[in-house]
Amino acid sequence: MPPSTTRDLNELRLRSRQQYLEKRETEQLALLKAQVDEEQEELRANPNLSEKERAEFARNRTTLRLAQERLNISDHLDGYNLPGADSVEDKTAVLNKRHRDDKYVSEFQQFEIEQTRAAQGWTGKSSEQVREDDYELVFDSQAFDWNSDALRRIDPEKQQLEQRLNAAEQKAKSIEDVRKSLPVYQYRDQLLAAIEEHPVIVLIGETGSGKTTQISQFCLEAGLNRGKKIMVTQPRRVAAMSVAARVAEERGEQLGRTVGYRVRFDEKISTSASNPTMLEYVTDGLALQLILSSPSLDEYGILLVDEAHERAINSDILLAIAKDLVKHRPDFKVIVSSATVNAQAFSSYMHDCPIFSVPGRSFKIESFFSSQPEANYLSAAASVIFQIHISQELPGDILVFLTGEEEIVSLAETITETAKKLGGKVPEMIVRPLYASLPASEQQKVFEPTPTKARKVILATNIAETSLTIDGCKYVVDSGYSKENFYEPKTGMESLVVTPISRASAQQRAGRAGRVGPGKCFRLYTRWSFYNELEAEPVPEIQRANVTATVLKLSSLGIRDLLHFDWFSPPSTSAIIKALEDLYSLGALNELGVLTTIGRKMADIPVSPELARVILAADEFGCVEEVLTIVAMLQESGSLWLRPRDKKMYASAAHRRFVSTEGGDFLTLLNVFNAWTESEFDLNWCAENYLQPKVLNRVRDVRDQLVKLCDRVEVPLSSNPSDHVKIRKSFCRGFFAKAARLSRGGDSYRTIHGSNSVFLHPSSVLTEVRPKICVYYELVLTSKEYMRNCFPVDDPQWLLEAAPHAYKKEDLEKLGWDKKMGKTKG
DNA sequence: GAGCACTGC
Repeated sequence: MPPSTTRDLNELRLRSRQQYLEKRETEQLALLKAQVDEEQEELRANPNLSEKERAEFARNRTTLRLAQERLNISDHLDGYNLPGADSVEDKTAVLNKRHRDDKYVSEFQQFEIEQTRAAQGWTGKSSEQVREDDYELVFDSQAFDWNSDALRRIDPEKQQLEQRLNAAEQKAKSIEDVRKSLPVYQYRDQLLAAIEEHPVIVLIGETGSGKTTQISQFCLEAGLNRGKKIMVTQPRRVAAMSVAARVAEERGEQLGRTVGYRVRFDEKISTSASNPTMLEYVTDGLALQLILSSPSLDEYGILLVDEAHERAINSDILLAIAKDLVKHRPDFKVIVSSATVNAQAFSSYMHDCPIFSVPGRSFKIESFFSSQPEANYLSAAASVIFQIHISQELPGDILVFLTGEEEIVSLAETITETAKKLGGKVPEMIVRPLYASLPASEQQKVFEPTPTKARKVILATNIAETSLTIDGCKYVVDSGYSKENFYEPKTGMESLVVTPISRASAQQRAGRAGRVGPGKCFRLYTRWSFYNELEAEPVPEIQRANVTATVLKLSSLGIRDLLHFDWFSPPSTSAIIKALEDLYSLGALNELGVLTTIGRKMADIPVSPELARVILAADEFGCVEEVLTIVAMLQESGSLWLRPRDKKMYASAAHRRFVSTEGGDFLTLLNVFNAWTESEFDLNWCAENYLQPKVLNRVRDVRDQLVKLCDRVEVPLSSNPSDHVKIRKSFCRGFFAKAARLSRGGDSYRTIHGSNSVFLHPSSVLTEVRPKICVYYELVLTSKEYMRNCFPVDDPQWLLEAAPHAYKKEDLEKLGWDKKMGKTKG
């Protein structure tokens, strides 16, 4: 739990109350009004009220006021404080004025002056201190007119020549021009000299600087790689593939010759001796796996870690390894590429290497803040959306950042209704939700072009922050929150908490308004909160996530003292110790903390250490095929089940066909996969059964890969589809520590280790059966502590057999196990 | 009674 628990809880309490209001407005409003009246009475009558109570009462009053105003939303009574606007009438006037204002239009040209200034600034920042100016500058000074003639550097002679060239050559030429027009091009020679001189450099450049596509090409063209390959890592598959394609095109080559990519399940590279791929775009996860088998990366001369500012575990670990590698390989070059202004931390970590700054080329984005804190950002968002819709010219879509599916669906309903009420008085509004668990076909609708007389409003989670880019958004509305995953090593519980975003994320979100032209960002929080309450950067993933797999990977590289490992941002000591303990009890490390044969094999299998251990154990039980399917399904099961709101009953009925109460969710997943296989991977079958074909296809890919890997870790395939007990016993070998027993009341469970109170997830097939003991795949804290994906343990002896070192006989006897009770099932 | 986002030879 983050330290600010009490504040968060208050926050959550307040907000959950407000969401409730959204749903049953009238009824709840009456109740709240009664409560507030009562509290006001109490406030008058009782002088001894505590500060806390007074604050609580005040909050309720505010809630009531906002809720009442919310009802009048079509009158646009509350909402944004725009500069120079005190009343509603003023606001509308200001909003209308803004896009007619001469000054506003001229800002378009104003960039050029500023750009000239920015282009001369080839500076390394030396201060970590946050100054307001830094943030204002991110957009203001580097804003750029994409179509500016100044940038194109049109040479009349060259232009004439171009006209005589044929179509293909013209294309090649224009690509060359575009390359030369990129801000990074002006620094080509200086950059190359610096890379030549220093083993490591940090490169900062905002969106549109061309760093991702150009730097690696510069190195290749200049021969800095000295005959070795260049590896560029990307955090996402699509990025690795599309950037590689783009670079190949710029070079007028086919993808997979000199330039190629490697991602899981797919690669386009040439290994021919005469013309091998020299420039490889690779996902950072795959890069790590490559290092496991070739720790000194001998084939590579240059490693470019892109998007390092995102601070994903994989890129953090890559930096740690690269940092060490340059000490042993004088011919090895590392370039750390980041979008943040705050590059000093990267430089200090990477042997105080020099920092390069390349100006970006995004459009001007104006940011507005709330004048006072919004008690309910959903109603504030609705209000702002309509203010924009009514006052701002078309075209210009709106992108709204919210925290999750539930919020998105409820706001979509609210604004669709309000738009209907407004009818013909305003232009048509097309509302599109966007979140990861939304079926692909629905997600695709976000990209449909907006009709000329309409406005698209996209309600998105932070999927739209980095993963998906939607062009045509001129306005961003930022709630200031997102859901973040925190892992608590002591209990092994993950929690998905609504957390305030960081300033860096806020800038990233705002930037989404300036992809095709100047834009505006409306922040549903105050300027003061932005500078004083938001953290500068998000907490690095490695400090939020389960690090067991990472510790295993590092151990497999021969790194022994992980507590004193040179982490970029160290995980907590307790997190590292817990990971080491878990790896020891899984048999991956011995008493001295040294990798065992089993551990070596586990590191080679790209699944969590527990699942890897299960695969190895399945060999002894003779059910490898079944276990591989379940392992692949468990990893992907999150978005497997489709439950459209209007067809919930049908979906549930369809899903019930696969249920195995004896084998729990694990065997249910096996049934789904086998049935899909029998249907010959039929799309219609997926639709009929309300399952995501995208997920099942991925499961098949993962499973196929695991089958191949089994050969390498010397696990022969075996199958025993009818013996569910053996399958479950295999899983006990990896998940013995994740067991819970039914409480006396029969309502909740208690974990056997730690005795924490936990509940079966409502989606579990075991909710009706409630076995005495069950093993769970994961523990998540959402509205309750839920065990997600469970299977029953018929006899506690299974746990003792699976981990004699982790359980004592007495412990299990203490469970009060009664053989007779154990046999009563379902 | 209910799920942010990525990734893996």
